[in-house]
Amino acid sequence: MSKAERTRQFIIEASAPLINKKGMAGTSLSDIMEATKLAKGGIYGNFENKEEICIESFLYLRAQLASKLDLAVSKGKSAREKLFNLLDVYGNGNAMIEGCPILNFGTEADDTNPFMREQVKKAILSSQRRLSNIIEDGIQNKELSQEINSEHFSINTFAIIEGGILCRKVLGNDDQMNIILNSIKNDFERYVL
Amino acid sequence: MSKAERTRQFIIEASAPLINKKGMAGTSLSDIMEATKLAKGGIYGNFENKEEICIESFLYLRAQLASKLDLAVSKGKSAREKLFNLLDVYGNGNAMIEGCPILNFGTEADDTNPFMREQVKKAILSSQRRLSNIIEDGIQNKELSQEINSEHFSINTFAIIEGGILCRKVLGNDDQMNIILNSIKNDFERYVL
DNA sequence: TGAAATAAAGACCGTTCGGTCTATATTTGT
DNA sequence: ACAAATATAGACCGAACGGTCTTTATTTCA
Repeated sequence: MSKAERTRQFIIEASAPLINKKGMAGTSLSDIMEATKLAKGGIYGNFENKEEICIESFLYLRAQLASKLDLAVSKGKSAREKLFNLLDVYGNGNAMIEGCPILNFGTEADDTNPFMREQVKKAILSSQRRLSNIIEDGIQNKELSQEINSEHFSINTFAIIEGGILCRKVLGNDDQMNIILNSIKNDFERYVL
Repeated sequence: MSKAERTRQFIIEASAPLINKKGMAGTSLSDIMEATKLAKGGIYGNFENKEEICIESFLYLRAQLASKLDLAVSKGKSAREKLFNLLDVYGNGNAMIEGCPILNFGTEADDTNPFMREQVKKAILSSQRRLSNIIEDGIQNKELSQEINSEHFSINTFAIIEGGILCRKVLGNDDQMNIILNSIKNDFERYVL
């Protein structure tokens, strides 16, 4: 890993939480300079422009979250355990300290930044895919009733979680999120054989 | 209504869709000048600063949406009809052209603007209250089973709708939102007596 | 270890930002 | 209709913006 590659990665890791929090438009170059303790030369030697930093920051956050979720899922031995482990990542506040990048970047990019929107779109679809894979495997293994619709379940579950994250951030507490996560679990139990 | 009051209202109505779309940080004064065809004097004669325009814009959008929803609900004769009318407002794209202000302002304000966050908080709670009122009235009128938990239902339904709006905006189509709205309806039917 | 290659600093650039203020135009109430 | 009150235009301001470029410092590899 060359010096430049290391610096580039360092800039991304230092900027990502900031951009996730303050937004792309709301984060200035001086914010990034302060967070990295680098001068402009150090930043613009490694990135074309601010937008590139934003894009790489999103991709970094998305990958971080994905690996956290994948790890949680992989630790589950049954479909039920896999799903519950996944939900617990969202329930455990410190895993999502600065909010969900899909929600944050998605709402900002939807009307203004087609490339970023496309990246968020991929992230949504792969989050839903992670959920539907759990369900489909569960059906295959005779753990779950065939009555469960994996597509609908994954869409509904993804949506309600994102809505829950919004409520948690705005309301400032976990109460509603806990109700939501428990409801998902209770609904799901109906399909466990 | 004095000239100033009319101008003030006009500025809000012209700016609100813009700010809802591009965000608070992403909307500049020149954007607002262009949208209103007013010079700075005309704008700053009626508002203290940009933030006041943002706040008023949110309150305006929230009130607009609330009255649309209240109207839809009031046209329903049963709890079931009230809820379904409400859901159809979200299903009907052109009622929510520029996206949900709660989602857009909420995600931007959560970490950066405590006053705005407080306003969004109120909007969330009153949206949930509108839902729980429908359920509680329905129970009272013996239209709905007492097994339905109005608090949980309203929290879950609000969250899944907001998540659905996010998916609609990012994915660029209504398919997932339609699945979500139908799921809400199907789940609800189980409690209709 | 020393020369060539590369990375970072920071002065500098034009532009745009949010916001002020005075001069002019428009309402308003009589 | 006119005078007093009020609202808007737009020149102006300093600060901050994103971005460039040359100079200096640091890696890198022979």
